[in-house]
Amino acid sequence: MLLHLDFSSDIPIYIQIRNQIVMGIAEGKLAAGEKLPTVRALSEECGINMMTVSKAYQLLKQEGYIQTDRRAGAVVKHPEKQTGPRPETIEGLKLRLSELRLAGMTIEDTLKLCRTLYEEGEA
Amino acid sequence: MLLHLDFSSDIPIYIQIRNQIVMGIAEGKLAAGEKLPTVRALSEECGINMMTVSKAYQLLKQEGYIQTDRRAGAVVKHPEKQTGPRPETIEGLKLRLSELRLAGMTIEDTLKLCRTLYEEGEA
DNA sequence: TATTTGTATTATAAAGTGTAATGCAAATAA
DNA sequence: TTATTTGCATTACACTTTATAATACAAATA
Repeated sequence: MLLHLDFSSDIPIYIQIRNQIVMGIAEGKLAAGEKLPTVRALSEECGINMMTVSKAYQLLKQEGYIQTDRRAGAVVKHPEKQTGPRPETIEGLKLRLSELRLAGMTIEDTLKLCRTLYEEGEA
Repeated sequence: MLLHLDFSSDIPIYIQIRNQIVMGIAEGKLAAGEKLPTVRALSEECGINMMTVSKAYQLLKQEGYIQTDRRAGAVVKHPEKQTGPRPETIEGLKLRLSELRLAGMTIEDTLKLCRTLYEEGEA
């Protein structure tokens, strides 16, 4: 579990943790059923407070990405394919596509980039 | 200039304004050279404080999306095609692609969605 | 000269973020 | 049983961020 936290970022730490775990699952670095570090272990490893990690786990649990058990700790959930993407995901994607367009990227460049990013987590 | 502000959202108002203007430019709803509403007008229209709008404009100015003039107000900048996408854009895109994957979308579904979203602003 | 523009200033309130210390209920291991 | 580990709750505190409010300023325009 290697997290890269940027303490000078605008993005709160617990959101950074949440995001990196979501990407980790999508990339297969974290397999379904795999145990996540305990909140105590991860907080010590990162040099942050226990409750900050707990906040990230609670968010991930609420969003359905992980499951927490009193004793077993936090475990990566098997994705339920029924659930479509959340509205925030679509809206966030739209924003990034807008930024890419304004940065001068064509639709073809953009799709190529998306494919590359998508496939990076399949190796 | 129709902004849809969600006052119960986690996203700060000035960020919501910033995001919607960026998407508006990308979609052509706001043409290059076009004048944006004055901070006073927009703040009254949205029922929010002047400084909140000013904050959004300052952010957009700093990111190169608009230009502000003492008297002319805020104007949409012509995008300089030289500048590639910012790291935050790539990282944000990667996160959304991860979320789509975990929501059960295939790479083909994803690319189709991207193309659709991209082309929605070309009509 | 009077008005409009973005911006600055100052003050204030509310919410969000992160830390710190402590404890609890449940499950496991001894 | 007893001890330990787990996520989680609680309480308190400090700091930052966000948003409002009122006022004012320099520059440009009418």
